[in-house]
Amino acid sequence: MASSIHDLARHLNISIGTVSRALNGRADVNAETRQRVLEAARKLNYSPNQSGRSLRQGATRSIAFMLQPHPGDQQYGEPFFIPFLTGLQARLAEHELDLMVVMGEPGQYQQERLRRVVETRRADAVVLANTRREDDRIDYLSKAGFPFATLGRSQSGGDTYPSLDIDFERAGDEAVDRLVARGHRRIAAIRPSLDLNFGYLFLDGYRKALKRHGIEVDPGLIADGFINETGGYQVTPRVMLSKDRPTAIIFNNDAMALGGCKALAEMGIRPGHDIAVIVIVDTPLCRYFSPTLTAFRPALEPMGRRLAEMLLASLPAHAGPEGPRTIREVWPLELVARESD
Amino acid sequence: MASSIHDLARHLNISIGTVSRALNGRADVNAETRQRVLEAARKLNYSPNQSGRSLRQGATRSIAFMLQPHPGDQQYGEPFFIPFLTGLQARLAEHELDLMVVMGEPGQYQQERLRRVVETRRADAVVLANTRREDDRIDYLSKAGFPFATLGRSQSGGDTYPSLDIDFERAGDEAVDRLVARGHRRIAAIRPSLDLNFGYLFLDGYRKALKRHGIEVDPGLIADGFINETGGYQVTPRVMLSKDRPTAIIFNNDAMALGGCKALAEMGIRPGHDIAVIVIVDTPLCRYFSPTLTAFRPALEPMGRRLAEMLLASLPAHAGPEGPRTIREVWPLELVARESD
DNA sequence: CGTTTTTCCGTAAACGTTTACGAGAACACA
DNA sequence: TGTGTTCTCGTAAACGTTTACGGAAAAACG
Repeated sequence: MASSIHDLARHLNISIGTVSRALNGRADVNAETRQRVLEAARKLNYSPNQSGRSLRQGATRSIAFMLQPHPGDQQYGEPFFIPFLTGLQARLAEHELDLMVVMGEPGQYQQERLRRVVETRRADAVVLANTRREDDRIDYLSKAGFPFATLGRSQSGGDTYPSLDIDFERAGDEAVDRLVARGHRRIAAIRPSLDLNFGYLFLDGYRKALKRHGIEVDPGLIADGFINETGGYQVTPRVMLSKDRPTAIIFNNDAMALGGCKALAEMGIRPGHDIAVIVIVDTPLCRYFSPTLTAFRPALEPMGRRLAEMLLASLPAHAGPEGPRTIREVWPLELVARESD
Repeated sequence: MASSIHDLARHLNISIGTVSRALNGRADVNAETRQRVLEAARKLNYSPNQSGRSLRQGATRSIAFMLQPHPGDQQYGEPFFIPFLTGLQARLAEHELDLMVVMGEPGQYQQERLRRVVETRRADAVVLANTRREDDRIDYLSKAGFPFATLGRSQSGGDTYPSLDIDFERAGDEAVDRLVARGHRRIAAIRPSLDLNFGYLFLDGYRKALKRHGIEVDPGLIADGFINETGGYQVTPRVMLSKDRPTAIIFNNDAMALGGCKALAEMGIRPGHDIAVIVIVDTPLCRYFSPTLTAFRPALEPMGRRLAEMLLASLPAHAGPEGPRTIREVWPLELVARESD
């Protein structure tokens, strides 16, 4: 069914070498010949077989994205990633690169999946998300010399790979700023308990801002929980029952915020009235919850596009004339003020 | 860096043919030899290069999923698809098949992307979503003889491909049933204006149920809109301003329901009090909206797994002993009763 | 012991490309 | 006309596998 370059060559009474050169825009082919080849290719509906190309060129022209649902993330996964993926894929597609999505089992670590992709050369590069503070995946890829980029920073692997992250530190800082400006002094912080790096960054910003305002950090107002609704539900009462009750809470995750608000409701505490709530990393849920939740929003789709660019710039095969570069960027979040604070 | 089967053979003083047969579990290889090969493979960290395999075997061992954002679907795409994808990918991974995600530009039709995948043989089969009532993609794939399966039915292509769909007809029917049982007689239906097949199925069920209850179908209570929040916002007033105002609305899409509720709010009409609202196809938003929205929920993750099975069963290379089968299934939705009706 | 069968392995072709190399023809130049 | 250059194309190797085929050695059989 599928026509090969041999069919095309036979049909034109030409060698396959010439056909290939004509199609690939090489200079050493007569203009008229090229024309004939292109026309015949269109007529016979020829497209080069990707497996053949990959084998010969040692490049698959596809990029793997590793997405791993968090443990306990039952019903609906990460609405977070779809717009990011959209942007990533759009930019990759411009370079005729395809996107392979590799998901892990929720909770199980992704190493094996990753190894398989790398060792069987299924992709030319990898994009990692949900970076941990110390991340074996990064160590492994660095050691293997396999190209990759990450959404999110990590302490692993040094500065040898492109990374794009949200400025969680600044978000934590600004959230405190805003709350202090509105008269709050007892501000709680709730973040995921996993080793996810953004939890640390957020807390750094939170602490820094408190310090700047001369407010002492109260460990009783900082709590870690499972990174889902249940986690937020379980851990929120803990900070609320501390000796000197907080008047504001910053949640470092939307799902945890929703669970937290449920806990608050059961305690008869109304966000937006009795307590201020700010969420870091907005999702559609924040907009539709009642009360609507003030949140910091990242530009996910542009970030996807940007990370694709950064990854490509680091690949010798796609880098510009100045050669491969390793770019690292941290993007700000935009505050979306709503009712909850 | 990457070791090839040649390295392995040289290291063992064996021919590459034997190595390959040993690794692939062929019978005609000595038990001890096989053992040696397997050990060496582990030691040299050998995995077969996928491009080489693909070329030789004429199969890429990857499946393409075509995901197309709806036009105007700006910020957050389809939270709908993540759990489905999770299930799909999980089952495929069990067969060592990888998942390639191909997204179209929002609004632009996917034909070219699809052609590219098919003609360059990047994938062994395709999974389609967002099936239209008449769907060129299905026509194209059928004609090309390329294996595929669909999430959602279509009128195109006959019964020649596996498909898995939600029973929108029954959901429309049950929604009416429930509302009638609660005393409603004037029930509006709002659905997307695109040629998406589920819109038709839903309306069939809606009409059937009305008929059964002896209620005449009022065209003024049926409206089509853009399949997003804005669409719901724009079109809802239209049914509300019909001569005899409805006491209930069934939305055939969650985003449209949210926009519709916004329009209702602006008219001073409170869902759950002044009007009953039911949504077909639950998403997390329905659960967090205020009031929480009664909705029909599909089992997305199991559906993803099931469609993978159905697709595999239709592929000669993966079918069981009884040969390839074309399975088609329609799955029920589960009603999640909340506050809005 | 001779013959047949089985076991095991090496050889080589094939999958569909791309590309280094070289050669013939055409052309330019003196 | 002789020599060097440019243009254009064909040849063949290479990428890393799998697998059909055949043959040598070993085993089984009479």
